[in-house]
Amino acid sequence: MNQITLQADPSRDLHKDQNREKILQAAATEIHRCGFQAASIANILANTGLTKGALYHYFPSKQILGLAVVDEVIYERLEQKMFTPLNTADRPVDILLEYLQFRQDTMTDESIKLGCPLNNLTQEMSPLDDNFKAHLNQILQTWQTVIENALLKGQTQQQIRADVDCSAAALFIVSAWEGCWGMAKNRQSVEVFQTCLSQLRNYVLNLGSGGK
Amino acid sequence: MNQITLQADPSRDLHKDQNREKILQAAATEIHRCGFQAASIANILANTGLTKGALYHYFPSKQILGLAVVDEVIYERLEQKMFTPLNTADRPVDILLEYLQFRQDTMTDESIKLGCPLNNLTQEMSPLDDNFKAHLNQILQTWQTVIENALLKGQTQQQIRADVDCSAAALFIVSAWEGCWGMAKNRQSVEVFQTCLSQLRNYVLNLGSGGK
DNA sequence: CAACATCCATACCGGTTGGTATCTAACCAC
DNA sequence: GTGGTTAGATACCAACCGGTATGGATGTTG
Repeated sequence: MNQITLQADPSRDLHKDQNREKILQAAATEIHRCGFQAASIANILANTGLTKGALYHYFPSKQILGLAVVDEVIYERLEQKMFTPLNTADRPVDILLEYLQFRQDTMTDESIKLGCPLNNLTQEMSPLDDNFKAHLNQILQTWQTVIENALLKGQTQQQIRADVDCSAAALFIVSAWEGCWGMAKNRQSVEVFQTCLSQLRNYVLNLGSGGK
Repeated sequence: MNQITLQADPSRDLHKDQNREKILQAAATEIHRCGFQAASIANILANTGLTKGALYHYFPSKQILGLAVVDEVIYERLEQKMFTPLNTADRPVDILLEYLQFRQDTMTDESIKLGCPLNNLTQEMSPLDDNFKAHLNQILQTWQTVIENALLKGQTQQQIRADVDCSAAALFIVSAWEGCWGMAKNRQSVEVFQTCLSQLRNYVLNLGSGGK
């Protein structure tokens, strides 16, 4: 591209793709609310004030729009809120426990009702579409690895018992986390989420003390 | 009804609703494969050889068909395979652990790919439809209660520590169980399911020994 | 046999879906 | 200025959706 132009007016590109971003965010919201298959392109556009011309200019199909939501919205959020903090922490096990506590304390009815965006899409799309499966899988595997590394570091810091299988434990933590979301979403109860998550915290704490 | 007729030819009623049952099973399969919203009535009928006339004769709407699947297919299966065995066992905690082991050992690729029928429907429909939510909720709560009672009985048998919150633990077991399904469904890997479920068994075992 | 309910096939409907073809305005480099 | 690219509005489409109305078999009952 023309580097001079970019440097001369860096805000242009931001402005240029402003509508793309609007569509992306509206799609993320609609997909979160209805699932991917039931998400209506007409609804997405109604929330942006744009029309199909704009959408199909940026995204050649609904599927590609959905994948963009996965990569650019869902992954980005997790990266900022979980992966980076855990990867850069001095005592990542503490951060993990704090994060569980934080989510337990700040969960809202609205979030519970809609459920975890990643989990929703995963459950719906993984068996149906290999592209979705691949993109969602990458996020879940990254997540698992981040937690596994946190536990491994915890082992060197005597926070986690040496006999713990950190890979399996990380897998279970991610699974159970999503399970807690799911249960709370069904019951539509913040309290259920809190109870459930505190049991998960017990599991993590047990990785560090007497238990089997 | 006419009791004499029923006694005279008890097979008649079975035959009579044979097509209803066919539709119900085909619907369960289609819903398991595609989810409820994406389940196509045309597809369901194609797998039965029947037509819309038959379906709408037995089920006044797609929603009611879906609820019938929940009540008559999904619930029945759980009742037979889990609730009754746990409720009638002498040492229910043993049965619970055996059941986890059994599912871990006998899980198939096909089942993993499609995921847990109950969990799938729950995630999809609970936020969208209060009727589905109510019916699915009842199953989940029954399940939780069955496990809670098993744990309580385990406490009297010194299999579970006295300080364990059996209600919270039961909630977590159901949640984590569904979470394991979900994770394995995404990865489409029986091995992931096994790893994950063995961690859940560790959690249950920890309710009985030294932990926290 | 006649009257009636049950069972189910057929044809059809309005609404919604994702997607496309066309066109216009704005902007860009030359 | 002028030709070409980009952004996006509008109108339209075939396919599919769940659902309904009708009518014809097939018993079931008086």
